[in-house]
Amino acid sequence: MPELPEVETIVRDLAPRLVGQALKHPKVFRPERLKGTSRQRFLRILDGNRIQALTRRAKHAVFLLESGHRLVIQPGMTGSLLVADGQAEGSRWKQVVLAVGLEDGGQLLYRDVRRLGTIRLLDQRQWNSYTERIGPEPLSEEFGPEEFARRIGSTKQPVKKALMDQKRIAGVGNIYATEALFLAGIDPSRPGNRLDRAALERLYHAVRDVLARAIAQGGTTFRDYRRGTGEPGSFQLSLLAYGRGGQPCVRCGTLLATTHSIDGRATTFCWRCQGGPAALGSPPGA
DNA sequence: ACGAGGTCCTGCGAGC
DNA sequence: TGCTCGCAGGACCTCG
Repeated sequence: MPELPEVETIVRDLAPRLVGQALKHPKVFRPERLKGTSRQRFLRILDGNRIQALTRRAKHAVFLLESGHRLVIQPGMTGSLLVADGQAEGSRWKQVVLAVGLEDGGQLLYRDVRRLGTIRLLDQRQWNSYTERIGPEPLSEEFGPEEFARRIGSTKQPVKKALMDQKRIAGVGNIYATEALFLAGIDPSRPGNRLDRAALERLYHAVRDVLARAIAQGGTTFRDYRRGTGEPGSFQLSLLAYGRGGQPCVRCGTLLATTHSIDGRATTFCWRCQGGPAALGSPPGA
């Protein structure tokens, strides 16, 4: 599921190929995925426009166009962006949401198996208000531990839910929230405002560390995610908690547990190293 | 204002 | 073998 590192990888892979190219003959196959714009307006603005830059904001891929508009693609759970040369694999065509021809003869495809992703086309003013509503980029240089503590340490929400709240911090989803909490040795169910300064500091570093390492590995591929090159990422090999329920903790050997009690999402943790979740009572056999 | 839970959506694997 | 069902979950929504 594309979170910050996966979208960053896709954008880095595709930017060299796409920047500077004009767009031709856009086709929308799933118009219900277009948000805030009609299909007609979308196609009219895209056709003949040119890609000036391709960047990432939170979990969105952002195409800055020559007209000043931004094509904003949020891949959701299973969205993927790729450039196809010649014939795209035929069996996958029913999953294509958007196809845009390129000057060099290739084709930019946005595919989305579960169709939970969204596409927006925003002018400058719309973009400003859109991006203002999202929290700061956790890997930016200006983002320090004080701001992290202010945003995560001030809520009664479970710290894992706060980490995944895009209004607080951009780009962190279930995989990296789970990993960061394991790395920092923090109970995911603990309210943010019950973490002391040392814990918030550890978590700040854990979040940045896990995101940076995941980018270096091209993201995490479980099933659908592919990088812009079409290859899988490899950070799944480095995961210590996510997806490892029932397996031994790499630190202490205790079997990792999985709960769905926090925001209804799978959370894997170590009873011993993370000491929780307190709300769930005791570990089995204790 | 907050938490809980529903909704969207499809593919896959467990279980019968 | 072939079916049903539960689950995966990001973002957004409603309800209490």
